[in-house]
Amino acid sequence: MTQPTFSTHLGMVDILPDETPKWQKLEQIIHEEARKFNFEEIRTPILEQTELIARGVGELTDIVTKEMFAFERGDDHYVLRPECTAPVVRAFVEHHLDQRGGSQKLYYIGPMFRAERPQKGRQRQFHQFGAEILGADDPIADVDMIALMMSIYNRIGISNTTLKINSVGDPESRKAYKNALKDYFRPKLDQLSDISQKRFENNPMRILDSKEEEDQPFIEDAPIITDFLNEATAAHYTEVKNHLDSLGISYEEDPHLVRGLDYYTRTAFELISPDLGAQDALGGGGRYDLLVEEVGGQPTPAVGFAAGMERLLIACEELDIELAEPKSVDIYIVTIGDNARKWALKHLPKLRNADISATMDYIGRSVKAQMKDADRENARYSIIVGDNELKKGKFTLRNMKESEEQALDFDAIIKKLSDQ
RNA sequence: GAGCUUGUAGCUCAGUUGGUUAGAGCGCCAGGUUGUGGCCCUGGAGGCCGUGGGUUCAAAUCCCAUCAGGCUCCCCA
Repeated sequence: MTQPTFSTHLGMVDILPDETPKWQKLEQIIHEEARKFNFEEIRTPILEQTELIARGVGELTDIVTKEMFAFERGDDHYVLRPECTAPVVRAFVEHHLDQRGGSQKLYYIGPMFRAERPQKGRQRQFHQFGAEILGADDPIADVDMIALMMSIYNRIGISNTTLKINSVGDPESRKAYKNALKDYFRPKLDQLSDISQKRFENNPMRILDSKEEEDQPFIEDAPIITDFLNEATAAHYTEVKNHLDSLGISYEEDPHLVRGLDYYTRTAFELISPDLGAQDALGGGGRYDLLVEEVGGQPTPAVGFAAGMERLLIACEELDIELAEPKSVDIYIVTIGDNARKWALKHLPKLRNADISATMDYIGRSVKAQMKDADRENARYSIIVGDNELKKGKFTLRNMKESEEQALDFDAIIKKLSDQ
């Protein structure tokens, strides 16, 4: 078995039966919290037009330049979605969701694809949940959005996180800031890392994100964007902070926080966990007031976040948080002989209809092997059925944990289990 | 795209300076209990030692290549 005929592609991971319960639980929590906040679920296709992602996410971003799974069929250009904000916005515009009135509060859960080098907390197919509010400019929207994100982590018990916030400005502020940044870095250009020198032309704000040792002293003294915000944008940012304070959500201002995607404006935030190693971002988001228009809709202010589910589950593991209960089944019917097997098949539905989970052996194992299987399946009770029991109409109900048995007729068994 | 590192049973790992039929624990299957689990005892199945090539009388062990995993850089979830 060391050389299976087929295996997953690089960075593609099977989620096996031992893992799925915690995924189901996580999804359930996301649905429940989203409902409390009155967000509605949206499900968009895995495949989108390449042009949508290129325009939406940004032509020069790493995602678009080197991480897309893209292919063509005839004249159509397909891409496996690398994130879900652009698709949600596409759906919003395509189906005129603004006509539903008010602001739209949407959330999603699903797989995303980026062709990066895998490592801990990074796969090529990974899963995100996220939410978007379309059509609201008010800082209250930003903060309620963050509150939804935080409430999911809090409910799970991941509380040792740091929320970093910043304002990356509106186009006007950003232009002024970029010029100031360039003026600042230009004379020092040859002392910066190679990577940062490249960023200087494309996206000077990214230099602030650099982790290169040699860049750090320059970054420390660089001008910060919050000094360049125009009045309206500064006021918006201040209100976001005030609202966070009033909700008791603690945060750290990080003037160097720059999000990776081009569409972000004004509020930017990121949730960091110390339990994740190199990939320490649990989730992040911000405003993208220009994206709807970029994708062909009416100018519509919007804010959202996306969070990585694998990373959330890694954090759970580090913190010894058990999301899901161990597997179990209410009843395991142990059969002796063919008549008993037929009896079991007929009576399983009656148990299940009474909302009692039940199973039996399919492969004709010995009683001992069936008992062992019942134990392995973590059965609460076993019912032992043989010719004696069939003749008397009384079946042996064994409490697996207490190792106690009693003879009951079938209706009594159903009643006993239903009452618990 | 780059660096480091690992690759022996389903899982976690031992395998000494290259030397006969490759080991352990757990798991799996069976027996010890003729109709009964978890503990214990006994036995069994399961590996061309990631793959391909090379060095050698002899390779899991040395060399090269390749594939895959892990970690890191980059970037992000």
